[in-house]
Amino acid sequence: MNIRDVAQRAGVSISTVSRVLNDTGYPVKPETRQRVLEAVEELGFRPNDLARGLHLKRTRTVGLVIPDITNPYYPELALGVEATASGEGYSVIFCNTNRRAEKLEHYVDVLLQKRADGIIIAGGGTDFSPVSQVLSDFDIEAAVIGRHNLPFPSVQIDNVGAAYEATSHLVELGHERIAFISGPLSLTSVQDRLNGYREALRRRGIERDDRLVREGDFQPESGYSAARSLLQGSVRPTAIFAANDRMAIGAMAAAFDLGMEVPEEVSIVGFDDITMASYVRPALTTVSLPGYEMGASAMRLILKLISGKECPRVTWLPAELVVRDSSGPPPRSDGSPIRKGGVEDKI
Amino acid sequence: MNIRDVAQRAGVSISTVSRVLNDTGYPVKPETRQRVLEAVEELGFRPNDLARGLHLKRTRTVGLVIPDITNPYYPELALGVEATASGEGYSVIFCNTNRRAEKLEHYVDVLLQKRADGIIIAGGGTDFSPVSQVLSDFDIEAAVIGRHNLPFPSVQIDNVGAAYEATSHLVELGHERIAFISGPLSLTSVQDRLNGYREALRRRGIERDDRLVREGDFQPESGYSAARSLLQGSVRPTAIFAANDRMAIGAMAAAFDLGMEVPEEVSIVGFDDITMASYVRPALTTVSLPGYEMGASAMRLILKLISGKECPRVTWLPAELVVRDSSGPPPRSDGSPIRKGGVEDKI
DNA sequence: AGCTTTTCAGAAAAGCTTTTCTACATTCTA
DNA sequence: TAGAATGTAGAAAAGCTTTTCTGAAAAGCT
Repeated sequence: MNIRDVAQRAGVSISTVSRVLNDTGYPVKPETRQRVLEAVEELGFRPNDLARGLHLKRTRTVGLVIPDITNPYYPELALGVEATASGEGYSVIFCNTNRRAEKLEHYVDVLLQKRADGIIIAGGGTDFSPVSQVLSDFDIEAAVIGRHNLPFPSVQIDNVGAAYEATSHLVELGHERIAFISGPLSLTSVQDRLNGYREALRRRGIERDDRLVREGDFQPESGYSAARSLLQGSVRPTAIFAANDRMAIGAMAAAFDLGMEVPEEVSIVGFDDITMASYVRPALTTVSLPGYEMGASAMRLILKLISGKECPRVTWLPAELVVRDSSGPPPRSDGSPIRKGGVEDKI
Repeated sequence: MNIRDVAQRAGVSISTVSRVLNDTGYPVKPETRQRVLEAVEELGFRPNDLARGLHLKRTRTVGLVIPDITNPYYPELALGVEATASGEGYSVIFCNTNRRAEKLEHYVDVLLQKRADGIIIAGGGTDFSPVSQVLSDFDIEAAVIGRHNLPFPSVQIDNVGAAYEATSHLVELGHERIAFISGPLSLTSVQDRLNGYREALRRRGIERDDRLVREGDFQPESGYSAARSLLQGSVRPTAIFAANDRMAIGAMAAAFDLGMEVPEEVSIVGFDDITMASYVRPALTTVSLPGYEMGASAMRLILKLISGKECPRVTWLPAELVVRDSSGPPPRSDGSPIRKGGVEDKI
């Protein structure tokens, strides 16, 4: 079942069928066109994209490389990529790396072999240098999300600023012992968040205490155990800022399990603003990231690059602190919590 | 940069390069092989999968069709598909439908044109008949997840049984007014869960009250508003069973916002066992689905079909009720809650 | 040494599409 | 009416790989 069968059935040549299907070349005579269309319909012909791509040297396919689709921030992003890709007739190949360098390299090879037109790399953490060399050598456009210092256009949020703001929010509430649960420190985005946190403390004249910094892995369990150990430790923090919402929610669970009230006894702030952040109780104060939009922007970047247009080296997208109920003033120095009054009191 | 360049550089013929690369045909003499491999290395040659697929008539590509990647149950499933696919050298094209029939049809066309070897359709809800006709007409293997009554092998869990079990759990705790927040009723899986719920009530001699059944859309917001209206309604339930965890967590938030204790005043049970179900407080009692395994099984099914092996029409996977802290006995008839004692009391 | 068998390599076709170039009708112009 | 211009169609090449078939060289046998 190929274009030849269609041509035969319509009593025209292969070229004519192709011209009808692609609306290319000179305009085909209406009745001929009609015959072709009918033949296509009757035979249920689907042009072979392999042969097409082979000839045209583009496949309308992009790869989306993601560290961990299980982290609810990434599906959002993937959706942004998929929606704008499919809106432009592109398909996306889903590549999950589990933050393993070899899986990244594997997928780069795969995408190169499949002659993908573009590749979007989200997150990161793994060493990029070998990969970026390869990508530059081949005819494939690349964009990265959430990473800078790379030879590709990127979509970014201001991690330093956002972490600074979140930390400042806590300082302004009166907190002085503010813990930070980071993600994997190998990630530049995590380093940036850590720097923002430290900078906020420094500017407010709060002495840095590295016993209050723990390295997590973005999984809720790591937030849980870090918070548990912080809250039972010798320098008990009155607030915890976690580098993502899943760890923050883990931290909330730890506080709960230790019988501590949030935010009366510990404030907790997250990062990402995943859907669940709004539905957890108390609702999580967090930094809201435009996940969908980041994916969509990256895909738009790729589309531009493919069509040979200029495109900005860095696209900055806004992150915004959204204050909900998990952050409040610290307990008084005697340790007694300041209770909130108002609408959310028990009936 | 193609196989011809490699052949030239290695001083051999194209055929020999192909044989070396694919380990096919007769064994190539070691030194010739060495020369070819060196040439490949030096030139950074990547065989063109389009040309390959064109000839071989298989692409080592499968499509994964998902209703809503934003629902945390699906990333799990996608991961299962991706991991087993990539383990066998397959790539997966990510297709998000938003439960729209036309997007499903669009993606089927795309996959057909790309000559994907297989297609995995998860969830569903949209009418399948046009699509299943097309799929049978073409040379593509198909498997479905979470749907039966379809002319393709499927991976299933026993939705009726699982909902029955969850409801029974609540009945056994002493609940009689048990509400059900469903997903979209067009989904067979949702109908099954509803039937399981009803069957459990029937068997226990509890009269069915359809005022306690609300149709949600699997989003937390719908769980929140359904629960809110139920808990403020005239026939206030003592327990709520939601058709997925996101709605259950929404329901928990509603209870909290109404100043009601979970589980002392309302028990809440979910479905899916997403990661957050364990970290929400109180931890959510829910039906645990093997999301990853369902994805992996479906992919294995496809692999079997591709290699021409027989494969079971239906693969049943176990769902299991996991009882956590969001379900307990109903409040006494005077309305006063039964409080739990023990480890979770405040320090 | 002369023959058969084995080992290894290359030529060429096939797989399906797009596109350029050639060619035939038809219509218009002088 | 002869010729040019225009409109429409087909033939064929190119894009890259796999695989079959043919063939040459090396090895084995009597």
